Amino acid sequence: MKNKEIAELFEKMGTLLEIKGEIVFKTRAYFKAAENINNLAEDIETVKNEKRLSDIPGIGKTLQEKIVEYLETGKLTAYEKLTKEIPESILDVINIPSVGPKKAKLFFDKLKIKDVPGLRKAAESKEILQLEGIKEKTVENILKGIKVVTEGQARMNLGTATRVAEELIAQLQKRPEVKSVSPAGSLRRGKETIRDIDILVDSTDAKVTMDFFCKLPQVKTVSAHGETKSSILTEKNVQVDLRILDHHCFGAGLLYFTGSKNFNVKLRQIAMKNDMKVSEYGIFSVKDNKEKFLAGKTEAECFKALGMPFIPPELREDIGEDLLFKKTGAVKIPKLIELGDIKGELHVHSTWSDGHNTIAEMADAAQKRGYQYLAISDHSPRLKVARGVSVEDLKKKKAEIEQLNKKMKNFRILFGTEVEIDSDGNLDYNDSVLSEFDIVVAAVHSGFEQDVKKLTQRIVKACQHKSVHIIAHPTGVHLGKRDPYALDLKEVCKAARDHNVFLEINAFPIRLDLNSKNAFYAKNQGVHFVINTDSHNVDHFNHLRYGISVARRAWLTKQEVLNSLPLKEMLQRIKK
DNA sequence: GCCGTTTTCGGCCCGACTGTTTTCAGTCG
Repeated sequence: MKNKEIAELFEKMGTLLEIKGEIVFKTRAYFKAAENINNLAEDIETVKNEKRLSDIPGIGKTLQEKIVEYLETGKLTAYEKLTKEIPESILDVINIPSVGPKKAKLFFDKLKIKDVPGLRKAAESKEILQLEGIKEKTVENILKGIKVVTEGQARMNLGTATRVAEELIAQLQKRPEVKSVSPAGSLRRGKETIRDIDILVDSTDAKVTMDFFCKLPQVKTVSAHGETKSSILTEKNVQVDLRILDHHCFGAGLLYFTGSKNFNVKLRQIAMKNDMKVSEYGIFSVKDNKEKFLAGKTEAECFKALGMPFIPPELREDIGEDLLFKKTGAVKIPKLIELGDIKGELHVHSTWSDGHNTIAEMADAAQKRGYQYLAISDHSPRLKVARGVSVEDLKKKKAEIEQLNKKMKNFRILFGTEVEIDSDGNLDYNDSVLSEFDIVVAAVHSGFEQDVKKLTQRIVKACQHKSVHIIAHPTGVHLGKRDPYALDLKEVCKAARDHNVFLEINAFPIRLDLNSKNAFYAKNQGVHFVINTDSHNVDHFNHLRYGISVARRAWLTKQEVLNSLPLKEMLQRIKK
């Protein structure tokens, strides 16, 4: 799949054109195109072959030709030409905080600085001070920025970001002058990975709150400290932006700061067409150059003033964007699945394999969450590192479950397995063993390097098996560690749908697999889902919220999620 | 470079903070 490559090329081209001094609208077109290609769940090669490239928003005639050229020749002449003028390594320079296209160009034109080491040298030797508009403070900021970049500020997963944010929010909430606090940005939208954390505060004394925030023990450096907006780096190099707003426009601020950026742009465009204006200070009507405040206190009021239904934060993305901004007819927002809709889980582990708690302990935790059922789906023998359960031990495990179930009231432990799909798509237990389980979850944990055809075939074959109910973490991604393996999602969806197999949204924060983009695609292919925490101890059940976020971002309702069904209906629903 | 129930040409979101400036450009989100 070349989607990522092409998106990256366009992104780079946009930046290079920016440095060249092209008009912003042209560079923006490249960035927009890159984003839309990134958000494509389909293989762009397929889209090209089916002559549907022009259906991708932001792809016009010129960019279409470039995509075709790259797919057919593996080269992009325009890009090569551009990098002859401006070296590619300048893209690293522009990545440094406080250095943008203008400064990068200045350094390159006047001092022939073409990469980060070059800039560091010129900054340390104060050589850049001779340039117009560069003084001590700028040099200092550049050196600081280089440090941040080289130390790495990778994206966090949703779980880590939530933890960092909630810690800070708890401290802010203790302040007497603070009326309310909310996370915003990609964290509030429940995105799978987060670069920096946005927090919004309604305070009666902005200055006091701001000073308090900038002096919190977690703060390592303060990169901006204004009256309404501050930016800090925590000890672990997480950037946190704090914004303080007045009570009367807290909702407008929340709307603005939650984004996404593109969603805000769309909102403002809609507002403009209706003689209105949107900013973080409210929704205004604009008539004869006079502005009138319409709404701002809550998000709901803001949407209402714009004549729109309330759009949940998770949907304020490029995913399903065309549904939100349909050209004709009113937008209908579905009732998205919620945490409380989940009635049980079908993929957790116990001490029988690599879990840390016994079946009884896991079942107890599940009941405390209000679940009606829990399938203990331990690994199969082939996965030796996880101490997969032997056929012999399965009998003992089953007996233990039956014994425990006798004591249960309004709760049932299900006999499950997370069975290995081997490199040929065969399962790790034979058919007769598999037929004994209440729940069979099939998963790939090896042979990630196989080509797309082979890997797809393995999973399709597993779907076709008469005992398989669920495909666990379908793409195998480990966020920040391992890329998803090559998979033809279209084929997998077809097999899942045709054989009544449910694709998992694995809620474990380093997985979140399927991700929202893929789940949205699968949903539109008629696939149904199951949301599991893949818990290896009782605390992991708390990860469910992240799986729910992913599901909501994929526009899922509870009707499309298997484990929102009560026990009896759930068991009925999985029948092949 | 894209896009169009006002347009095939002329538009393309809005504001804060910083550092360099005597009123603003650059960067960022």
